[in-house]
Amino acid sequence: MDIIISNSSNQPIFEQIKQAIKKAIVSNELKENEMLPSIRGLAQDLRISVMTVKKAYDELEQEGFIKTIHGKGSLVAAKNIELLREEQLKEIEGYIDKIVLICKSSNISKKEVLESFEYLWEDK
Amino acid sequence: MDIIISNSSNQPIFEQIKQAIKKAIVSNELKENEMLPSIRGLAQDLRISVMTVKKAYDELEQEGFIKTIHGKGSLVAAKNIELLREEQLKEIEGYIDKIVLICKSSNISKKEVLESFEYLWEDK
DNA sequence: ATAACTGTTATAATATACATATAACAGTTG
DNA sequence: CAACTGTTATATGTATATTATAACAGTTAT
Repeated sequence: MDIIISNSSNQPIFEQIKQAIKKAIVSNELKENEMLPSIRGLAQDLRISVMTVKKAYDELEQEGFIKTIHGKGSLVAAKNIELLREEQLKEIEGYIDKIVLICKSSNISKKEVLESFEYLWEDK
Repeated sequence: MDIIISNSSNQPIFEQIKQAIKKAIVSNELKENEMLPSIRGLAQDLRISVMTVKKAYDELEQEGFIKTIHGKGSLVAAKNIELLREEQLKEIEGYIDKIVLICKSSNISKKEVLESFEYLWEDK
């Protein structure tokens, strides 16, 4: 798994790590029960503090993405696929909501948004 | 104009003020050349420091939304409609980008997003 | 000119979040 | 026991956000 972090990002480092791992899990690049890099190992690779990685892992565990076992390491949690999907749909709806608000308040047409969506969809 | 701020928000107070005023300007609730609440007045109303309001106003001026005149107060800038529109389209594209990323990483179909969009569009 | 509004600037103090380094402690495995 | 794991505590540094205070400066109406 490749994790790339940036000091100059507006996102804190622990947050960048969280997102990279979440993404890897959701995209199935990291599979159920697969071991994650050890806290100490990842810290060394990224040349950051152990505590920063631990914070990321702790929050990922709290959110149900991974499990950590003292002395052994961390692994991808048996995930509730439905729950993950729901979470993501909710996130998407949140963004759509914001888009619609902007459009309505300043007469941006549905057509414009849809075109932009088509374009960005094909782009990735 | 109603501005509501929250201490417990993840957003800093000055940012909340900026967004509230931007929104009011974009939606034409605050019209061109209309006076904004005075820095001191708003600070008193919201029971926050003058400096916090000033920071919000300073950045709004930097971004071209308002003009401030020493001794007189602040007013909504004669807005460059094109520029505002561009900014909003950019913001929308940012959201679409995030949506597409989520979809691609976990096989959520274009159709699902479009349906959600249609629904939320009609809803508002 | 003065009073009562405006914004400006500078300073100091406090709080919080993020990140670091270090060290000691504890579980697992070969 | 050695060499990996994670855990906890402590201290430190830095940046950002926010506050309070005070002195300064422009505008306007009386």
